[in-house]
Amino acid sequence: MSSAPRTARGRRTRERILESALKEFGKVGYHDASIVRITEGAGVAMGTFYLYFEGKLEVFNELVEDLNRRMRHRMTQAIAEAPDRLAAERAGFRAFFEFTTEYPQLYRIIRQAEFVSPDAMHLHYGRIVEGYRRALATASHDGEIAPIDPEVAAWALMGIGEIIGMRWILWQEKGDDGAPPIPEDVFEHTMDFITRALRPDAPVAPVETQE
Amino acid sequence: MSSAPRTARGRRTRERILESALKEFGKVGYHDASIVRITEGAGVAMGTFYLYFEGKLEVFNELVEDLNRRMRHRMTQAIAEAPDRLAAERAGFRAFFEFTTEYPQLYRIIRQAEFVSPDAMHLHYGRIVEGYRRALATASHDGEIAPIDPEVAAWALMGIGEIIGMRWILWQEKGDDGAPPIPEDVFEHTMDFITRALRPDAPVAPVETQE
DNA sequence: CGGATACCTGAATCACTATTCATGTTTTGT
DNA sequence: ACAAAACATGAATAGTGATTCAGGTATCCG
Repeated sequence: MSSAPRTARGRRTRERILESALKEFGKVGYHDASIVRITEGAGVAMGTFYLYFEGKLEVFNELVEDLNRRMRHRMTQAIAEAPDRLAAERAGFRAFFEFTTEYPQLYRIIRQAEFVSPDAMHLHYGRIVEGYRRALATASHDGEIAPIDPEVAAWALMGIGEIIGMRWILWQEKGDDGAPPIPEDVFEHTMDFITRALRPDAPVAPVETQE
Repeated sequence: MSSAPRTARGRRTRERILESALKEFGKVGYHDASIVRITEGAGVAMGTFYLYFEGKLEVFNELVEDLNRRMRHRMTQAIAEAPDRLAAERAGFRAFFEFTTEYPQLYRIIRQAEFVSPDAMHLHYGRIVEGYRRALATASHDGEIAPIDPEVAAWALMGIGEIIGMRWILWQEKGDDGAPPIPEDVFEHTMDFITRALRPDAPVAPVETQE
């Protein structure tokens, strides 16, 4: 029976296990991840794992939820100051790519979730889309972006971010210097694509443009 | 030691195993797929599997390559008659969604490939992008679409198709009637998004409205 | 028929690892 | 100091499932 830690020591231990599990899952995937290796990485014995977690799946789910929360927080922060929706998209994508560079594990873990934990997967995408759709709907209504369907657009934009991140961040890890961020020109091309999709239609005003 | 079948009987048996493996992988994923169940589904004994395949991974790779080829073939066929790039995109996406409806396994299998067989994954995306990029580059050069970066655009479009397919085809399977295709309005919204991203810039006519 | 070739069988082997639990160790409160 | 409470240990258990192999069966040919 697993239970929550009752003291600071316990909390630290639980935290170390979680950290180690993140690394392990990110490195070898859910199925090949072994509890022994996770606990070794955390510097504890196997049994300790079961003091704080029901099993492998529970850690997995907790990691998804945790990373998802952190990611959305990052993006919300990054967007906060943006003057308009297109600026928000730029800031948001930048933050997303940065987060992916920092935690490539989230991406890897989510891809696995298809079979490991469909619930975790739905939760992940669902939470992101929820806010995204609302923001796009508002911007669309206000004329800041084109009159597109916000739900479809939210998914499309998410798909773009995911695959560009996969190609230029995850497939890159050349083990060279510290973190390999996305190439600047790729970022600009991506934003160009997105801007074209979102920007309002050019006003068909024969003479005057409206504000 | 596995080897190729030498007679028609052998070829049929190998084919049945492959078919059964596709179903099994698509249903429970690579790791939980069991050779016994695959062979049972094919109506042969376990040993027969190893007559034609080195092991689990080899079937997996062969399935990826096979489905990838079929998918590209379908799309190529669908696009053939298109008068311009935007029409080609429409036909291509329709074909892609149809294929995904018919073989949801491809999607599921590719998502797993991250850890199971990175090579298979790279091959899959690489082959698709290769042709796509070339087509976009030509269209862009000819002014049929906007002057975008064809490589980034190819990946972005692929990402859109993948995630929209996931959301509205794979997450739908309500087990209702035959095949649940993508809702027509979602398809139109998707094409709208793509069209906005790709269409050439409107000429900056100072006085006249453009057609 | 005889025997060569291709195909097929499935119990036995082998390697792996998640989870349990009986037993220590450390910390905390008084 | 001393007993709870909390935390930690890791050998043993138990279940899994991929792969092998010693022996069949089907088919064809001269």
